[in-house]
Order: sequence, then C-alpha cells, then structure tokens
Amino acid sequence: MATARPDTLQPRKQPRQARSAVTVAAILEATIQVLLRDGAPQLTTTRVAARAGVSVGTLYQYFPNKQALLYAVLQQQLEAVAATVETACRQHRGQPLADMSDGLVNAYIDAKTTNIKASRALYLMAAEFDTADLLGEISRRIDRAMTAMLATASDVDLPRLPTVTFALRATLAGTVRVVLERGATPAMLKMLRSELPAMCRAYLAAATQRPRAANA
Amino acid sequence: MATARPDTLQPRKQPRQARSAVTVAAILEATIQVLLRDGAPQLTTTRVAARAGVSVGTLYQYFPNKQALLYAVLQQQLEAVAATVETACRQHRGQPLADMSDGLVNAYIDAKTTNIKASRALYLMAAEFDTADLLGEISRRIDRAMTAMLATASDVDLPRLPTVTFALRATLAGTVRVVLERGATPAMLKMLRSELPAMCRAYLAAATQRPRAANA
DNA sequence: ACCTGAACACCGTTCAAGT
DNA sequence: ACCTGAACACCGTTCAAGT
Repeated sequence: MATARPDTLQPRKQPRQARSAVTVAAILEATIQVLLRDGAPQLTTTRVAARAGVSVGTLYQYFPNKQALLYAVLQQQLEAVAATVETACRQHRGQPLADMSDGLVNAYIDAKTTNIKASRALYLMAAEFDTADLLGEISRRIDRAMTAMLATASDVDLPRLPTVTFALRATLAGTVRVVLERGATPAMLKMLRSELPAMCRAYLAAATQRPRAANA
Repeated sequence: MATARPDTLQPRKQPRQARSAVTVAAILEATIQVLLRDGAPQLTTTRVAARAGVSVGTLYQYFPNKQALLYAVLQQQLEAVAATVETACRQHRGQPLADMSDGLVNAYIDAKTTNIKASRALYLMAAEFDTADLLGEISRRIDRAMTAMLATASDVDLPRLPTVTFALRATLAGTVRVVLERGATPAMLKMLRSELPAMCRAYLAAATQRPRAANA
C-alpha cells in the first residue's frame, strides 16, 4: 500500500507504432528544451507540443496532464543517477572505506554535474508537484547500493549502517543541490570536489567503531 | 550591481494607515494558510484574498503579482532563520570548535523544524520563481556570522575559512532540506539530531590544521 | 486612502472530426 | 491507431467605479 504511482501520473498509453514512439521521445525532449530556454513559467503544454512538432491533443494522448509529463522527464533523469551510483558502488566493493567514500562522492557529483543546466531545471520541476513516491523509490535504490558497498569495507566495521547510509545520502543530495541551485559556479564546483569527499570521509571515519582484525 | 531586488517583486506600496497594515498582515498569513491547507496548485490569488477577507483587487494593491506575494512570505521566514543563526553564532564565540559546531547545528535544526509544515511549504514556494538574490543575501548573512564565530575557536586554528564555511552551510541547508522534503518523520529527525552534529564536528576537525599554542 | 468585482488575456484540458 | 485544433473552465491581473 505504499509505492504505487497515482493513476493520474501514469502515461496514458504505450506507443504501439514506431511513429508514436518517436512522438513520445520528441515530447520528452521538447519539455527539457522549453524548460531550459524559456523557463518554468513559459513551460506550457501548447509550447511543448509546438516544439515537439505535434498538436496539444497529441500530447494529451500520451500524458493525462502536465504533471504526468514532468513526472516522466524527472523519472528518466533520476533513474540515470541511480544507475550511475549503483555502478560506482559495485565497483568499489571490498575496498578500504576512504576509497569507497571518494568513489561514491565523485560518481554522484559526476552524475549531477555532467549536464548542469538540465539538473537545475529538474530541481525546479520536482518542486511543482508531489514527487515523494518517485524520490522515495530512487532513494531506496541508492541506499541499497550504498549499504551493500559499505558493508564490505576491507579495513573497518561500520555499525548502524542504515543510519549512516541515510546521513551520507542526505549530505550528498543536499550539498550538491545547494550548489546547483545557487548557480554552480566553477568556484563552487571546485569546493564541492574538494570538501564533500573530505566531509564524507571524516564522517565515515567517525562513525567507524573498531578496525578489522587483520591490517589495523 | 548585484543584490537589488527586481522591481516586479517589490511590494507595490507601503501601508500608511493602520487598517492597511492589518490588511497586508492578513494577506501574508492567509498565503501560508492556503498553501498548507489546500496545497500549491490551489494557491490562487483569489483564494488568498478570500481567506484574508479582502477582494483580489486589494491584494494587487500591495503586491504587483503573485510572485511578489510569495517572495514576501519567503523573505519573512528566511530572515527569521538568519536571525536565529546569528544569535547562536554570537553566543558560541570563543568556545572550543566542537561546541561551536554543535551549537550552530542545533540552532539551525531548531529554526527549520519548529514549524515543520510551514518550512516544507516554503521549499515548495521557493522553487516557483527566481529566489537567487534573496537566498544569496541570506546565505551571505549566515556565512558572515559563521565565519566570525569559527575564527574565534578557543582550541584550534581553522584555515581556509571561506571554503570551510561554505561547505558547512551547504551541508546544513542541504541535509535539513532533504529531511524536510522527504516527510521529516520522527525517525528522520532523530537521525538529523545525532548524525548532522557528528558530521560537522568530524569535518571541522579534519579541516583543522594545528592546535592552538596554549592548551593542546 | 483604500476597497470592490466584473472583465480580459491566457493556460490546461477535452473531444468531435479528420487521416 | 494516431493526429488536429477549436472550445471550455479557470487563473492571474487590471481598472473603472465606489466609500
């Protein structure tokens, strides 16, 4: 009884023919373009349809309302971030805690800053409607990947894993968001690249209880 | 050439008589109430005016547009947060670094969680228009207060103060925001109260170079 | 000096008609 | 099966008229 996405946000129908799949892709792409070029207030369904080269009616054949459209775009991007983090976590299993931390932090920053403008646009969109369920799902995926990685640290034992994972994810997501929303100047990004790894490493070290038997 | 607030967001006129001051206060209060009870999509100027007991025309006499109204509400709340942080920073001057850190973190969490519903509502509002200048102004106030405090730590010397302050503020703002936006359950708040101080303390300790001469 | 509320422009959404 | 676009309801904003 928890995660089901409200019906009103479900895509209205699956494209069954090649041309309609193209149409849907064009609409999603047009949404980001309009948001980026014209800004949130100008993000009207008519304008999106026009840029996608279709009529409003066509847009509403695939998305029951404007929110469902934004939801679909947001979902695309968040899943890309989750996938990036999952890969990084898999790659760093069994390594020392500090290496894991750095790997995770850098992967997360990478994922969010490869397309800064798009990321900023998504923060704006995400606030325009209820994204709790989508964010919850993605958060759980990331938490799972992080927890699985942290449990395999080669040098230390990390207690209270759920709590520590939550704090770590909140810090990653929060700081990166603050930087992106405040303009993400080169200076800010540089600080992110140096301080966020330092912060996470220091926190994880403080959260560690006892060094592993072997090479302490 | 930086901080001037755009004219369109300026209150249209100052209330000159007692009754109009009451009107403005009622409109601001009604805005929060409507946002909290009916949600962002139902936050229409007509509805706000109705709840405030005036007509739409009256609302537009004091606020040139809907954004200016939201801007004013946001400004009120952010200034309260800044004031709280400034007080805390003044109180903890000259103390050991760990005490400063805890005092700052707790003051910030206090300020943002005394009225959780209102804080969440504000995050929604802040995304609906350009709040860069307002957020920048408040951020600078908080940075100044934090830097002034951190420079007086009794036990250590903290180098790279601007960078460290920025990272600390981003962490505070970011994590608290993540928690509030994800529902701020008691469990999440408990984790915030325990992990955020630990995180900031660990980071500051790691950022410290050399212990002060006297009592190290 | 302050307030009212009908009127206007515009946006989200629908649906009858087309291919 | 997919697309069109005029039509409808509703919201932000204005302004002539009131006290």
